[in-house]
Amino acid sequence: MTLKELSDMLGLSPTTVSRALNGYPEVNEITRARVQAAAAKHGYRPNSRAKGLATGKSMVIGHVIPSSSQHEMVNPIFGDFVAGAVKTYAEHGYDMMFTNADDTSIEEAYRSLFQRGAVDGVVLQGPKVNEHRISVLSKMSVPFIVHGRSTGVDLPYDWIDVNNKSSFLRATQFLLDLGHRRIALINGLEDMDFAQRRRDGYLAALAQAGIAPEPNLMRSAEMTEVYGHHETRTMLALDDPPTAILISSMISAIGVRRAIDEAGLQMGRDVSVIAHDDDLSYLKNGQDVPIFTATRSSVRKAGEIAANMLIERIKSPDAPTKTRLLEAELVVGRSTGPAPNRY
Amino acid sequence: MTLKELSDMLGLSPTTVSRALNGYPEVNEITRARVQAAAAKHGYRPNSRAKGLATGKSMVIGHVIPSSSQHEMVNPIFGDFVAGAVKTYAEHGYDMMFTNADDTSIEEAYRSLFQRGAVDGVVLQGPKVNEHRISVLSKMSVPFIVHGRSTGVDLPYDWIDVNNKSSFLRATQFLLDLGHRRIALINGLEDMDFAQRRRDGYLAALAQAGIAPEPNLMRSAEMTEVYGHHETRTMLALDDPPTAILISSMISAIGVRRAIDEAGLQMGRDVSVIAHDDDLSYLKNGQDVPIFTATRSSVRKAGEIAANMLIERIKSPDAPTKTRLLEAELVVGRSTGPAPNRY
DNA sequence: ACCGCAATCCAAAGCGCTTTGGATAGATGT
DNA sequence: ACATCTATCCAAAGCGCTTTGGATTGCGGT
Repeated sequence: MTLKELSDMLGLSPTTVSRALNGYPEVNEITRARVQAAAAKHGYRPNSRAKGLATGKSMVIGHVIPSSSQHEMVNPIFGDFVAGAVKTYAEHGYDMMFTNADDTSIEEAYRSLFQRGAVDGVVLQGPKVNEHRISVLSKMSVPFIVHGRSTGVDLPYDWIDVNNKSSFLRATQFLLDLGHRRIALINGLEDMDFAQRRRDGYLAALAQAGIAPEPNLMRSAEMTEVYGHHETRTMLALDDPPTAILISSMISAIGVRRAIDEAGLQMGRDVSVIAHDDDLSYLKNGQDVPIFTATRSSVRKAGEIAANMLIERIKSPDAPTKTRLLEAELVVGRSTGPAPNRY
Repeated sequence: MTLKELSDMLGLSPTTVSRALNGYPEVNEITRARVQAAAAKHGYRPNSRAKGLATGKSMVIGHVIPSSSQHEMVNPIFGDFVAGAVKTYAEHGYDMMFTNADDTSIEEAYRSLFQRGAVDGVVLQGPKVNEHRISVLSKMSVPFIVHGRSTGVDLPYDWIDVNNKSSFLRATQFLLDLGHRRIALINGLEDMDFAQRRRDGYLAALAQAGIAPEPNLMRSAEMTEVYGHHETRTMLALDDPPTAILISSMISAIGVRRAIDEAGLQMGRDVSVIAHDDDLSYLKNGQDVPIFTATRSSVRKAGEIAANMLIERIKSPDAPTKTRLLEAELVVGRSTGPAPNRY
């Protein structure tokens, strides 16, 4: 069923039918009602490609997934972020498109999306330090939003981020207040911006307390369960093991917990643990009492906000850039306690 | 940069340029080379909407995400399945589109995708028993593939599934061989087809061993960590607690393990555990020795295969339906052992 | 010298929609 | 009664591409 067929059926011109359905004023209300009824009855839906061609808008927002199998992107938070975003897109009539690109051609992929006219805007996820993609998109002067930020990129751009530094600063202070002095940090990949900021917060807290950071207690890699387990096991075997551990991900925290158990220690008593909790739907941090003391910030909500900000940007491409900094909440659970008295 | 601009620049007609770029034979190879060089130089990319309008194909494959916040879809396996699929799509020139729909309008969403001409095919994820969406898509006679199957749907349709029944049959037999008699099943939502099949396998093994199933030991719900923990705690508190537990998800298995620990028991000695492992990239089941004995089947690979099958279907809409049944592998880890001798 | 054919290229139509620039008719004002 | 609005509708162009149906040229065959 096309516009033409529908208009023939109604004895009207395509112009009038189009206007009737799109809410333009220059059509009699009686006619409009008749058109709407006929459209509904025959399940008419404008062809989105044709509409896009005519209007110059695609009503699609793009996300680029790097194809590297172990990349941060295909990670536990992916689903929740997308769920938050796609819901918001739908409310504004946008669809969401994913494209694949291998690591060497990610910029190509963004460029392609826009040049082909496939999307009206994109979301840039998982920014690294000095993220090159930002300047690429900026130069293309296309609507985009960054989930996260990028240290070292001076251009103005829209972003939404969690205050990673302050949340890890606060978490570290919390551990220091409990008397911990040997605090480990199991962080995400070093070149990820969020990881750097979390480390900054951690280091700032240590510095305030006059504690010299120990390279031995700072690890960074892809945040899997196995990684959390491995690093913890290694560190607990040190001559002078940490009494507390900060972890950048709940998934890794599960591995940390496993390693603590295997060492015959008790989490919260022998070793304190604080994790960053993205508040994933399938991985709630306990029911009543949180399993882990955690810095919590919903990534699903971040997805919603990012989507809204991007849609705003698409509507007004020349508005001043906007940013949004979410504060993570420190929830105290059973995984932290006073530093054990070993001395 | 449009086709017209490019052709003007080259002193050729749009026809010839189009043919040169799309590999048609009626163009001089020298001309073709010249066109390709110019296209590359100016970064020309055909507008996908215009191309789609002209060809009648969108080169997009759709996925519909129900907006119910706690739905199986936004779950840990989502990211990996998508990663597998999107890679395959890209290799064949397809993009992937997500649309949101609330639970009452999922069928509407599928219908809309096709009527708007937004997609060439869709993937149906998370089928329930008697899945209505299958007959809807079937009647629309559009290309689609089901990830999973649906008991009670007689129509022929393309699907790819894990042999859930045989894998849980085998896992249960494995536990029976170890001497376990009180085996619990912590399953996914009851109306999900995979959950039903897994239960069938479990029940079949019990029946073969002459053991009557106990409703008390069979649980089903959304497969979160907290759920695994809660059900395990409840069951371990029974007068006659299970000595082994089968779990439909690694995420829930983590909660199971937590509950076992909290009860002061040791997994693999006091309570044996077998989980279904989707082989998620960020949640590998241990490094050398698997943490959990598990029925393993890569959901990422399933995504790849599903994508390939769907693309085949799009190419030949009238070919006989194809199905693919993957066998899960039983990997033996540390979470299982002989039944404790309590008698 | 003439015909047929292959190779190469192009003009124009068409995909389904929006939108510009009228056309028409009835209502209003003087 | 005439000019001027206003309300309502439409024809046609245009979005950027593909594809049909030629047109043109040069060549071999007879």
